Amino acid sequence: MNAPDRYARIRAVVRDIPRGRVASYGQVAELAGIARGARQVGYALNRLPPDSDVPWHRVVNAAGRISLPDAGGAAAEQTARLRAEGVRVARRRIDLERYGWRPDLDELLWKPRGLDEAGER
DNA sequence: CTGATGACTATAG
DNA sequence: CCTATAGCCATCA
Repeated sequence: MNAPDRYARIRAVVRDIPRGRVASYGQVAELAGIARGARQVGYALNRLPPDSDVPWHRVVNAAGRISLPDAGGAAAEQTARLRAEGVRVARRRIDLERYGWRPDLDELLWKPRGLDEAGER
């Protein structure tokens, strides 16, 4: 698999992370079909153009903490963007139990099909 | 080719 | 919770 392709897949996965939720670098790599590619995800996001529509701020490390450096206001920027969509961030930390993205579960909760009978959660 | 680098991660103390 | 350490892997000088 070539580089451009890998980055495209990574961006595609990140674009799928819903508002108000976060995913880890490793998780994004896995979903993109790139085993042990967590670092590559970071690299790919780092290379995103400033005007990109990719929600890079919804990606944090496995511990649920912001990996961007405080210097340059990068971390602050990510924190602000997350809070803007309802994610609680305290001491550059996010509760994954609450905001972590669970693709399969979210699929059920957000795109419920055949609820004509059950109609509720 | 070689060694350094980093928006990573799991593990141990 | 924190630091240290060791794997990890595409890029880059």
